Amino acid sequence: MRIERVKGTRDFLPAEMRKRRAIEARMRAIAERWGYEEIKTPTFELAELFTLKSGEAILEEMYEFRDKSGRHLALRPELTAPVTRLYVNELKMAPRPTKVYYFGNCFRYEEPQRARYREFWQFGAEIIGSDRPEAEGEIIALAYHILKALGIRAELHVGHVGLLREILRAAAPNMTGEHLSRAMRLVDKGAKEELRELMRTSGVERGRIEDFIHLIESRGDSAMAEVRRMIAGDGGAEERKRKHLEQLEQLLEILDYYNVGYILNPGIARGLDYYTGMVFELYEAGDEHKLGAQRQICGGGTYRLAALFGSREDTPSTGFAFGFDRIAELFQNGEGLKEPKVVVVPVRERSRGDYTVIEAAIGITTRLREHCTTYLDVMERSISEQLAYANAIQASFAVLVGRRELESGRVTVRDLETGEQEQMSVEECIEKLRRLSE
RNA sequence: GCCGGGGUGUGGUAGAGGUAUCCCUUGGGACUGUGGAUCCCAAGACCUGGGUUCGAAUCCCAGCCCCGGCCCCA
Repeated sequence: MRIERVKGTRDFLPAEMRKRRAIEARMRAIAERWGYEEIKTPTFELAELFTLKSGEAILEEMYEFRDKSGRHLALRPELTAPVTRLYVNELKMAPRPTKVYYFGNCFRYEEPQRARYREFWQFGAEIIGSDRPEAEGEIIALAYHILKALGIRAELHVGHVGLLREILRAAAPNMTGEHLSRAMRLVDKGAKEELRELMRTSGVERGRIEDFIHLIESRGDSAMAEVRRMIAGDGGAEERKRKHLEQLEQLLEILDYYNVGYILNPGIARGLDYYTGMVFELYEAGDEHKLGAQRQICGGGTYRLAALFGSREDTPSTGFAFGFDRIAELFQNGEGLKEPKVVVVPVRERSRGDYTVIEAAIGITTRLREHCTTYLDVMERSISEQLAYANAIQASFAVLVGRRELESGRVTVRDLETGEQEQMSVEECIEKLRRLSE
């Protein structure tokens, strides 16, 4: 009976791993340069951590289970909650702002489709302890720079849930908190008809409903005009709205300073009440749609979760998470990452059982391995079989070592792409191949 | 949870009721240092389970998995 891979999971072959490692390394390098430090949390947590954050309904979409002593656990479906928990448990004494990044696998029980798997990876960063526009701007700029360094073109949409919530509240003064959250969820989903219906039944007048729909559909400069229009003249609420607007304007200015191109999108929302400020999303740019229906490659925002997990103070945070697998699909530069391979080919005389050729070959191989990936025959193969193997693993060079070479004190270096070969001393050979891998 | 299209050696394929084609791969052998070959031999597959049929890779049903989409997306 053959054992199959579990639905929605993947095996990664060497070529894919090489690519993923390279992407990960670049992400890490940039995050470190920006002053973020890596943390890691467990693969499973108490299920409560996630239901507290997202509601009971997500149990449906999690891998949740009881362990042998009856603890209710879940494989983590995302990393923001664990990171916040870690902060509350371990890092509250750390100097503010606390800047961390993470990379790990997450699990969701959903139907797999293009760019969506049941085990997937997230790379993210958080600034804990600030929700100032400077922090929000830095987080967006960091995400933007990482994508840029990877050569991935993306479209950045920036919104502000705090502001949107205030505008909605002012437009619908009768709405209960419960209904307000539901309305924000509908904005997030883009379910406009349902939103109209909800606002209507909450007693919001028709003109205000359409104004609000118009606002969340607007983009860019006209969106800013819409926002300004809806701020004006609402008595007590106006003050709160102004504060949010001011924050948003400062954030956008900072993005300009970072030279980050964005589209203002007031319709980005979150259905969860602890999102308080900026929200942003990055989408695959262009019309190619490599990711199919899953265009989003990054999401982030400003939130206050710490109190929910038992912190005395309601620490503000801002952060983002990349869908690592989607980025890997968009990342083009896979071929350029391949390290050149060299194969050392000992040429044995069949009639002679002597090992002097092997000794020389091992010597050269050991020295070459200080500079590049080097293979040496371990199957006592003939020269043609060894060259066939070199070809099969796509090696760049073969270094032939046999009696003749030993006698002349030189080796034969064969370029496997052109078929040209030349004789040179061991020193020259090492020098040539060393330059190759730099 | 729902809808559509699929599943043939490791991978890629042909095959539309009569016991599976080709490429590649793998193992063994021949070939005394250029054959990234060549030659010979061998190995390896119809997703699983039922049904129809004298006979099923092929037709029917169910399941599993893959691809795409819906829903959802913390």
